[in-house]
Amino acid sequence: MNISQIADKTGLPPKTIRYYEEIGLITPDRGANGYRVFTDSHLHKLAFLGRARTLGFSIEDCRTLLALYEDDTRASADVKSIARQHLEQINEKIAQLQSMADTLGHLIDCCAGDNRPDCPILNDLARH
Amino acid sequence: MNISQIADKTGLPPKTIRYYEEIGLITPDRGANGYRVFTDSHLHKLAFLGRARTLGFSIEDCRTLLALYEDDTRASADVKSIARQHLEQINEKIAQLQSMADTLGHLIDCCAGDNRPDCPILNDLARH
DNA sequence: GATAAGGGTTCCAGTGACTGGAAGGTCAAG
DNA sequence: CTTGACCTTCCAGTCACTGGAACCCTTATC
Repeated sequence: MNISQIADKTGLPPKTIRYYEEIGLITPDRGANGYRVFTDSHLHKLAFLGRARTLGFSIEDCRTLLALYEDDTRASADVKSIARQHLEQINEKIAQLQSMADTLGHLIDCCAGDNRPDCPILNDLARH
Repeated sequence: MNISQIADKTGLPPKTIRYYEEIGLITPDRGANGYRVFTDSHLHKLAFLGRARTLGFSIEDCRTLLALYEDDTRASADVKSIARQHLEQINEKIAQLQSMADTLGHLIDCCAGDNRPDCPILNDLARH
């Protein structure tokens, strides 16, 4: 497969696939013309990466997960541990964003949103 | 005030304050020795910026908000509109993260987390 | 055989919002 | 006079791509 074909199958942009090669996540073969040649194994790995990235895992987490994926003797505890840490980070991020949203929502409710200059949102930003 | 004093008062690191000057958010004076000199006006602006960044506004939003803050003839509707858009983005982000967290939480629950290689998390990543 | 469209390649620069570090000037205390 | 804590600028790195330029390869058509 050429890069655009595997890009279609995985949903990843060609640029991203080249980037993943550059950082050593995959190592496609090369044809006589210098084009990258992808096998089903590359397809699986890229799909794996795409899914892991969709779930918000960092590239370094993906690298580790991919190594575990390829290791038949892995312990599922290792995978679970990474996933748990990641979930914790996501939940922290959600809590932060929710706190922002609450504050912002309150300020928006308080703001008339008309032609006059008086604005509780700016007042809040200035007061703290 | 010198930079470390205003850094203490605003809670912003000196590096960040220099960066804000570089991108034109503030323009501190300069002493004869070349040191930055900050006034109360700069203090207010930096505090304003710090608060706005805490609420997750982008630098460009902050630039606009700061301009509105300084404009006595502003319409509060302009501020409210920016805040609303920002809130919408935050809520979208929360929804995305929550979806990730749900999926991940489910996978974690399904994973034994022991010494065996069988792992529903990796299975899921590979299947999609 | 020329040409044009549509692949592919590499390399460099930019994103956002800082942050770290090096190299060097300035200031106050002892 | 020296020490240590400031301050300055400038350059590079972060993360995960993304855009664009310049150039090569393949296939189809005239």
